[in-house]
Amino acid sequence: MDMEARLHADHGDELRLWLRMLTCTQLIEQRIRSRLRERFATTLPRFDLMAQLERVPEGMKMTVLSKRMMVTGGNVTGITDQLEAEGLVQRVPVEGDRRALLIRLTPAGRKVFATMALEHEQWIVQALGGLSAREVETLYKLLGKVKQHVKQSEPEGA
Amino acid sequence: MDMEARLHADHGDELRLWLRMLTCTQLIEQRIRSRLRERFATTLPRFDLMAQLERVPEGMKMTVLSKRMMVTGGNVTGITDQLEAEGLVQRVPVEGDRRALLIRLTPAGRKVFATMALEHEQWIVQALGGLSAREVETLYKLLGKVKQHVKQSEPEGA
DNA sequence: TCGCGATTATTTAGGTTTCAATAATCGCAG
DNA sequence: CTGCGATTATTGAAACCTAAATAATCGCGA
Repeated sequence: MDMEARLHADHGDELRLWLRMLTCTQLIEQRIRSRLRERFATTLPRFDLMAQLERVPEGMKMTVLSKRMMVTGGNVTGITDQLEAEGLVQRVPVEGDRRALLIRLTPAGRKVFATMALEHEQWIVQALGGLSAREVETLYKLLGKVKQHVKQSEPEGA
Repeated sequence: MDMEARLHADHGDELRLWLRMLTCTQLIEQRIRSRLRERFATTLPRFDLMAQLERVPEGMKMTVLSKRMMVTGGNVTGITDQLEAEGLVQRVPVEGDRRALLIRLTPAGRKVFATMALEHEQWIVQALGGLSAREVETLYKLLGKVKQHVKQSEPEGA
C-alpha cells in the first residue's frame, strides 16, 4: 500500500463521520422546516432570528445577530424586513450611534414565539428520542470538543 | 414547579444538543464552502453531486441522485445543467426507458473530482482533529442511533 | 390493444442565501 | 477640527432551493 492510499484509508473514519453528521442534521432540519411551514406558516430562519432575540429582551444589533445566526448581514436585513412588516420585531435606534439599530421582539412577537417554541421543543425531543439521557450527554460533550477545535483553528484569515 | 416548567426543564438537554449539532455542522460546512470557492472556484452542491457519482462509475438516475443528496429533483436538474456545460458530467439515455437519464462523470470530471476530493478529505480530518480515533467511533455510533430513529419515525405521511 | 395511474425529468415562480459594492456614520491620529 | 480607516446596515447580482405544474413515457389491467 503506497503512502497516498494509506493516507486515504487512515482518514476514512473522519469522512464517514462527517457525512453522517450532515445526514442527521439535514434529516432533522428538513423535518422542522416542513413542520414550521405546516403548523405556523413560517420558516426556519425566521424562527431562528426570533429565538435569538427571545434571549435578550433589550434587543440586539444586526451584526451580533448575524454572527450568532451564522449567516450574512444582508440575510438578516431581509428576514428582519419581513418580521418587521408583520409586526413581530421592531428596529430601535441606538442611543449614540446613528449607524446601528437594535432589533427586538415586539410583545406580539414574543407571544407568537412562545407558542412556536413550545412545540418546536417537542419536535426536537422526539427527534432525539432514540438516545438515553446519558447518550445525549456524551454526544453533547463530544460535539463540544469538535466545536472548540474547529473554532480555535483558523478563527479568521488563514 | 408546575408541569409546563418541568416539561421544559426536562427537555433542555435535547434542545442544547440540537443547537450544538447545528453549530458544528454549519461551522464545518461554511469552512468547506469557502475553501471550495477559493481553491477550486466551485460550490458545495456541485461537489456533492460529483461525489455521489464518483462512487458509481456507470452513473445514476436523477431520482436516485436527488434522494441521496436530499434535495429536490429540480435542483439536481439545475446543478447537472451547469456541470454538463462544463463537461464534467454527461447525461446518458437509459436503455429501455426513454424517460430516464443516467448522469455520470466524464473522464475530465473524474479527474477534477479526484483532485478536489483529496484536499477535501484533509479539511475534514483537520476539522475533526480534536477527537481521538475512539471518540470518532463513539460519535459515529451515537449519530447512527439518531439517524435510525429519525428515519424510522415518520418515514412519510404524518 | 387501450387507457390510466405512476414514474421521470424539466420548467416556472418565488423565496433564500451569499458575496461584493454602497452609503452613512464613527472614532481616532495628527 | 480634519481626514481617513473601520464599523454598520442596506442593496444588487447571482446562485441555490423548493414546491407545484408540465410533458413524456412506462407498465399493467381490463
